[in-house]
Amino acid sequence: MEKKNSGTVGVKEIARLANVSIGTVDRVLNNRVGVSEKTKAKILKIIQELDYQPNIFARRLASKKKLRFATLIPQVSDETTYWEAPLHGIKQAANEIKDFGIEVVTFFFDQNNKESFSDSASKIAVGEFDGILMAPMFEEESIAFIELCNHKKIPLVFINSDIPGYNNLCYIGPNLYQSGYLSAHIVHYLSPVDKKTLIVNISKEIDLHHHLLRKEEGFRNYFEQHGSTNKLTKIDIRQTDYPHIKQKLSDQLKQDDYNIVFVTNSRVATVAKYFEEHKVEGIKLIGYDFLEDNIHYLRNKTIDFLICQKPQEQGYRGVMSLYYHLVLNTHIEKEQFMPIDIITRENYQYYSN
Amino acid sequence: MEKKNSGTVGVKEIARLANVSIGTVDRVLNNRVGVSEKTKAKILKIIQELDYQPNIFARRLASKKKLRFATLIPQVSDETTYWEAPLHGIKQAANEIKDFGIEVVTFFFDQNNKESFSDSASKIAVGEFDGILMAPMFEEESIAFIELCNHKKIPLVFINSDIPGYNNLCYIGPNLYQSGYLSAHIVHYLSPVDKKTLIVNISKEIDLHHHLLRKEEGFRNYFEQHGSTNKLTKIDIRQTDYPHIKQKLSDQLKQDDYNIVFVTNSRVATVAKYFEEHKVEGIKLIGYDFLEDNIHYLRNKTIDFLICQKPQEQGYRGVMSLYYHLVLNTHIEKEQFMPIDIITRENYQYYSN
DNA sequence: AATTTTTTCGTTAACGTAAACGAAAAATGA
DNA sequence: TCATTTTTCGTTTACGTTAACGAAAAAATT
Repeated sequence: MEKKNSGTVGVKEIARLANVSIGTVDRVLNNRVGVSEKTKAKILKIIQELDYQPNIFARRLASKKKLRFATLIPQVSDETTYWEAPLHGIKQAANEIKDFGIEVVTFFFDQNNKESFSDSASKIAVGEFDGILMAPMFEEESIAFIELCNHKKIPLVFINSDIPGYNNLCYIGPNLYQSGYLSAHIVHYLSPVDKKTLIVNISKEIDLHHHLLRKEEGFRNYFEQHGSTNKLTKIDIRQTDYPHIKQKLSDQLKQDDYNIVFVTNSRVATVAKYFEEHKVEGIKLIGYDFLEDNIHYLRNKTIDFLICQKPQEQGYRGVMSLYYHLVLNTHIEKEQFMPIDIITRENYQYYSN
Repeated sequence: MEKKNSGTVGVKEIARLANVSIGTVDRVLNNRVGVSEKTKAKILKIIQELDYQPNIFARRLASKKKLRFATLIPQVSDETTYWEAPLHGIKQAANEIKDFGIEVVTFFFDQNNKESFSDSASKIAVGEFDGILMAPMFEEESIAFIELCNHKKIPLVFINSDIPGYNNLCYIGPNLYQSGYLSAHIVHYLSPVDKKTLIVNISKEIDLHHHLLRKEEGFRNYFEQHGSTNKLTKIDIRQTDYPHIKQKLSDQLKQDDYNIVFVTNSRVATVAKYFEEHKVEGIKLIGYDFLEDNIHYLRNKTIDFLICQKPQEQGYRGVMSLYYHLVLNTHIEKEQFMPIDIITRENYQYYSN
């Protein structure tokens, strides 16, 4: 007794109700030109009333439209394998949407070389892409590129770090301040009163330094806000090779009896290596990122906690956001903060990046 | 100069190469009857060589095949809102795959009533479903139903708790032992030596008690394995109403000066309520699950840590597993353990269930 | 050998949308 | 007014697969 049950309202039905042809309906659906305001309004009204949802399969089958996305992230290096994860996420997303006629082309740059960033950026610029995902590590160079894209009206998503005010689609990544703040709370749990904490910053000058500073700020603010009696010391290490780090650590650890060491990035494994070699014990060690080296030291109890922010998902969601925006034109959340995951040797096996 | 570039090999091309009609090709693709071994082999060979991938859009557009999944989980009750999350995940998955011609029908039961479970199960049994997701809380009743399904060759997935040896597709849920073990480690961090910990078990007799016991086992084993000097006490509370719990807690807390209270399930909010009302301070409180009440007490610092195991994702992945198995016939991992997430008041805002 | 049954296969019309093409209608210009 | 341009719209084919229908070929039965 029902009407055509399986809620199959299509262009045909709409056309019938509006007394027009499916061609006209198609025109307003894809808002192309060539239909009078009057009939357009009429059709739109019917579409509204019917809550018409186009059949994505028929649409994809009939359409020969192709989109091309570009991604620009650091290449994986000996220095850090961090960027493997976002790349993996990007590829996963690319694979999922390739059937929808979307091609994803990956570009890379060297984290220690601003020029390599600009080079890749200009390659993308001439590549006629419909959407771009990037890790805007170098502020100046990024902004130049961003403005170019804005001018060409190409949607842009940032992952891993933000340049506030400049992203035009969304930012997907950590809330750095908050993750430092969380680390401080853990530290506080570990040593409620009168303990000595060392903050270790390992990064070359060229790295986006504010990245680490934001974490440190969150970390320090926790202690201030909680009137902690802990004593904070900070050390900056500007070379990333082991001998250098070893020397610096050695000097520093002589100066005081620290209870806790907080490393502001993924280089915590290097500190762990030092601890192991020099049989440093009784110092709790906290750092960042789910990397093979780090997990190794987490397992053998040198590292106590790792903070991790789903790097793979950042890549995945970044690409998918472009897709949602350009194909499905869904609303995209401007700031998508990743969860702040706490990894210990009891739960790392189950962690999904 | 290329051949038809966009790698569009379809049935038509295959048919041409094999000197048959597309109808015949379609028959071997969907391995239907009515094609001789010889031509079948010939076509299969060509399909292999071309690495033919059917166009899922055209397939879906032309096919009128429908599948029906049933889900059977506890209803959300005043007692606990835990099951909202898995249900939400189920609905999310249902929404994603409904365009592929799959209908998901949800059934519920009362956690305190075994009969309600059996009732719903028999409704499902007569409902001609192609796949079933369930939370097998009552062992005996579940097994009866499972055997029925096995006989009918209906794929079955379990979420939240397992009945080892009985699932026929997969189990998706927590590793209970490990999550108890992790909790113990946190406790250990909080109070390295000579502290007193109270384990609180709140659940009616009828609940799947082994659920909680597994956690407790993990918890205790940690302490044993690490030769902890902590003292463990346990209390079982068999009624879930506040007055009763209040009384029990009150009695217990008089007996000793506990440093830490570990609640083995989501009822930790009730304990927190007691703490707040009676101005209990200085006792660290750890419990389970990302529920509104719990978050409330996490925020106001009554609860210190919540362990959470992505209940929503359990529902989501459960349904998707059925889909992957039946539609795409992908390989499905037999045991899919959820991450063990540590939630504090610094990261709960970013937690995604 | 003629007939019937069974097996094997080809043809064709959907599925819902996109988009090219050209016809009709309206607007503009002289 | 008539010719020309512009706007609006209808018709039709195509996308790759499914599946119903029935024809042809092969096998089995008389």
